[in-house]
Amino acid sequence: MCLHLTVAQMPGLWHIWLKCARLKQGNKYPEVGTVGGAMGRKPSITRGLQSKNVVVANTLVRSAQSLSLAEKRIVFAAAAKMGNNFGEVILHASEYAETFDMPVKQAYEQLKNAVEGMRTRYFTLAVPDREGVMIWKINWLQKIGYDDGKARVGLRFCEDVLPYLCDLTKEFTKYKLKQACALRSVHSWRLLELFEQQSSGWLAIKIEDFHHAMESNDSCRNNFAQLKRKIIEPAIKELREKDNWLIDFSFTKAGRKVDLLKFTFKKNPQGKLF
DNA sequence: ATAAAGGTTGCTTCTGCTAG
DNA sequence: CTAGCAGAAGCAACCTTTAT
Repeated sequence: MCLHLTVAQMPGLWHIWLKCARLKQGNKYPEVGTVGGAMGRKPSITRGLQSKNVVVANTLVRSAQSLSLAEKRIVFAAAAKMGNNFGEVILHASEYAETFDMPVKQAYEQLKNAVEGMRTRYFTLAVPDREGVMIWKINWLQKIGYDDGKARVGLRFCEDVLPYLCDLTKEFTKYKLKQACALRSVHSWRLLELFEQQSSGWLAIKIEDFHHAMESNDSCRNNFAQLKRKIIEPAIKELREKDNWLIDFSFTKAGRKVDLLKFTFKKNPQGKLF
């Protein structure tokens, strides 16, 4: 349910926090962060969110996020909509339905349930100091709201989460939300994020880091076959089929145990493009 | 309600290591 | 060099959970 990060794993963290703090001091946080919607005016909700960019900190990409697929959709749809305007984000069921291709009624139920569930979600940050290591538990959301009449939900991220979701440094992974829309597995989405983080077209990752990033269960951690069958192969299959990636996967061993996972990947220029 | 994905378990096969 | 051991990986069947 939670993750542990150390400052050593997060170069630039303090830099990000300082930047965020400076912005906050300068009152750059708008009162309401809904994009394209002045107060009282009917917001533009007909085009969905698919053209929006998702921008997330690399540290977050490499970390466990403790989110279900629906919750992840909401976090990244909201982050995409929020951009650099920290504040409340309003998500309409209609735009969510269009973005993730589902009926509006179902979209609103999913939005409401997931937002409600996320009230108690948190991740854990391990921060070393002079006396030892402080474990900080950080909630994703500061507050939530919903409007049954207009089929919309509102949310505001906690301040400590904002540095990971906003384009404050170069240490960020950026991808079109539309790329992730068709994915039905949270593992596919996370693998996509790991790929988008690399500009080289290949990724070599320690098996332990991969487990951490994918939040593998004990069965997958103890059994590489399970990891391959339940996480790696389905994720590759889905990215190949739905997002036109050309992916090669291999691994190296230390003794008998798998030690390093290697992926080479590129977008198929022949395939359909979003 | 249903299909798909995820999880568990038990058995078999493979392979690195070591003693003879 | 070879045989045996032990641990890791592969596989299949079945059950549970989740998304649609």
